[in-house]
Amino acid sequence: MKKQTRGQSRTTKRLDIRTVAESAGVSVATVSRVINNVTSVAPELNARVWEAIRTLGYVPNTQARALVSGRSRLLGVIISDITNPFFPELIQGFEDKAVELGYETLIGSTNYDLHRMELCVQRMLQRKVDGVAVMTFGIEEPLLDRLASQGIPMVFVDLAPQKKNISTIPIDYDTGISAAVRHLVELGHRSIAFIAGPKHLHSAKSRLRAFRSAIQAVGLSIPSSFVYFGDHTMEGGTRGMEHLLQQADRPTAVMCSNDMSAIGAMHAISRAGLSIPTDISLIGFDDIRLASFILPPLTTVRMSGRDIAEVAVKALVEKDTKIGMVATDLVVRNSTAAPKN
Amino acid sequence: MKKQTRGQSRTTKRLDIRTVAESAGVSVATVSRVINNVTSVAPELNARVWEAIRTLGYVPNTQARALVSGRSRLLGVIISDITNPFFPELIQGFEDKAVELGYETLIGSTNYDLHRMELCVQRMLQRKVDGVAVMTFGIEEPLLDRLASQGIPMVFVDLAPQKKNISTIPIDYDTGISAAVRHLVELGHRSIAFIAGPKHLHSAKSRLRAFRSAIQAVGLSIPSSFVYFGDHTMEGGTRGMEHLLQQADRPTAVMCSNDMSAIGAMHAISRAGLSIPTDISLIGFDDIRLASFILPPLTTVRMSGRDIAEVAVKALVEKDTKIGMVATDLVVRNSTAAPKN
DNA sequence: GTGAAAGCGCTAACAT
DNA sequence: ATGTTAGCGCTTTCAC
Repeated sequence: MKKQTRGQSRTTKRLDIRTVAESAGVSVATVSRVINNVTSVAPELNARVWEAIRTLGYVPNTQARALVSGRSRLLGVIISDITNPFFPELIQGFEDKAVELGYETLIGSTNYDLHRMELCVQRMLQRKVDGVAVMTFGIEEPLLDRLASQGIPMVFVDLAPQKKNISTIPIDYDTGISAAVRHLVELGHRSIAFIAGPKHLHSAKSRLRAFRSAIQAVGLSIPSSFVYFGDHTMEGGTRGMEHLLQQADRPTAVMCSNDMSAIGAMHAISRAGLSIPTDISLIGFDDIRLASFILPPLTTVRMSGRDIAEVAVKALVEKDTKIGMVATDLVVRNSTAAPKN
Repeated sequence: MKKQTRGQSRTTKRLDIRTVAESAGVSVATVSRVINNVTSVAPELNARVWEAIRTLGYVPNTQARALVSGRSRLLGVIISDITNPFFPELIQGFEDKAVELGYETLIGSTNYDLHRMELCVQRMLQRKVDGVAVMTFGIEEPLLDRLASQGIPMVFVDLAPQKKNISTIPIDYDTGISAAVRHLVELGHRSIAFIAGPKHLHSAKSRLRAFRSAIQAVGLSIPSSFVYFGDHTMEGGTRGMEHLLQQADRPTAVMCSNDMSAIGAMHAISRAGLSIPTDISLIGFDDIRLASFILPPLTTVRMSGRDIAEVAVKALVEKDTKIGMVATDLVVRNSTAAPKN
C-alpha cells in the first residue's frame, strides 16, 4: 500500500494544480500553461481552466513555482538608512512598482556599515532574489562580485561598474545644483559653503563635484574650509554647520548634500542664535516631503526617490529597458534670501 | 536511458544536499538533520558534515525548504504609512530582530487605505508568511478572518480581537499622556486642545481616551471644538491647528496624537504669525528622532517603535512569549512653556 | 495543442 | 542514531 503523505490525506481535497486540472477536465500541464499565459492553449480550454480556478479559489503555490522555475519573484533593495526620509519614499515607490509587476521586495538597510552591507548581500543571495537594486549610492567591489557571479541582475544609482547584468541609473545632478548656486548668486551671495555627504559615497561625491563646477561656472571660488564632509544625517549636518559657524569669515549661504543634513544644520544655526534666511541662507537636496513642512520651508534641489525606484524596478524586471537620466531641479522656498549686508 | 534534467546535466557537480552527503560520506537525511540542528546526530558525523558544508560552500535552498516544510521563514509587517518616520524606525527594529532569528520581512504599506490593506493581506497570504504583525493600529474584521482562517499567527498593537493565534502588544498610553497633561497644567495651562488621529484607528482612539481621562483627572474640561480629528499626517496637523486657531477662545496648548501631526501644526502656527512656545505650547507623540531636531525641539510622549517591533517579532516566532506592556513617557523639550498671560 | 511524467532540493516518515 | 524514500506543488521536456 502507498504510504500516506504527512499532514492531510490524499483523499482530503487539497487545492492544488491537480484539483484544478481534474475540475476543468484537462491535464496539469495545461493548467500550468494557462496560469503562466503560455499562448499555445486553445481558447476554449483556457476559459474552462480560468473558470475552474475562479470557482475553486485556486492560488498557485509560490514556493513550488520558485523551486521548480528557479525564479523567486523577489527583488532586493539595499539602502543606506531607512530613517532618512528619502529612503522610505524611495522604498514606497519600489514596492508599489514591484507589486504591480508581481514581485515582492526584500529590504536591506546598511546603516552605512560595511559589515551590514555584507549581511544584506548574503541574505539576498540566500533568498535567491531575481535582482537587486543598490540604492546606497555605493558598494564595495568584492560584494558586488558575489552578486555578479550568481548572475543576479543589478541596478545602481549614479555609478557604473561596467559589468554584465549591471545597469545604472544616471542622475543629472548638474541641472539642479547649478540652478541652486545661481539662485544664491542672484540673491547676492558670494560666500557659499557646502556640507557634503560621506567621502566614500559616489552620490555624495557627484553632488560635491556638481557644486564645485557650478561655483566655478559663476566665477566664484571657495576655500577648502568651506567644504565639510558630513554623513547625510541630521547629526552630521549639525556638526557641519557648527564647523562653518566657527570660521573667521563665515559663509552667508550653505548648500547641503541632502535635506537631512540641512535640517541638522538648521538646528545648529538656531542654537547659535542666528536665523534662517536672515543670517544664513540654506539649501538642501532631495526634496523630501518634510522639506516643505519644516520651518522655515526649505529651499532644496528636488530628486524624486519614487522616480528612481520605478526606473530601478523596471530595469531589473524588464531587462532590456533603456534607462533615462533622472532629473533634478531647484525648488525655491523660504530658507534662502539676500545676505544681510 | 534516463532523461536529462533541463539546465545542468546530472554529471555537472551541483551544490545540493546530496553533494554534501556524498562528500561527508553520510546520507542526505543526516545532512538535513545537521543543518536543522536536530540533536540526534553523533558529534563525529556532525563535525564531518559541517566540514563538508564549509569546504563546499554549501547553502541550503530556501525555496525547497519552504516548499517541503510549509514554513517560508517570511514575516509580514503591515504599516500605515512608510513616510511617517515612526514606521521606518519600527521597520528597522522589526527587520533587525527578524534577521537575527533567520526570517525575512515583507512590508505592506496601507496608506490608511482599506483597498491597499486588502492587497497587503493577499500578498502575505500568497507568500505564505509565517506570521504577520499588524502595526497599522487597526484592521478590518473580514481581512483579519482571512488571515486567521489560514492559521497564520498574528500580532496586533494595542487592540485585541480575541481569537486564536492572535496576540496583542498592550501599550500603556496613560502614563505618558497623563504626564504630558500634568506638565501643561503645572506650566499654568487651562485651555488644552487635542489633535487626534483618524477616527477609526484604535491607537488614535486610545490616545484620545487617555488624554480625556488625564484632563478629567486634573479637574479640567475641554469643549468638543477643542478636539480635532486629523489623520496622523503633517497635512492633517496643519488643518487641525488652523481649525483650533479659528476658535474664538483659542487654546494655549495643544497635544497631538503623533509627532507628524505636531510638525504639521507647527507649520500652521508659524503661518499664522504665532510662535512656539510663546503663543502656543505643543506636545507630540511617538518621539521620532526628528522631534529633537525640529525647531523648536518638540516636547513629546515617547513610545519606542523599535521596542514594539522587537516584541512583535518575538511574539510571532516564539509563540509562547509573554508579552509585556510597552511604556510611554514624557520627554520635555522646548515646545512647551507657561502661557503668555 | 495537449498530456504523461520527470524532477526542482529538500524534509520527515518509516525502517533499520 | 542513521539511512531510504516518498512526496511538497509546480514547470517543462518529450511524445503524441
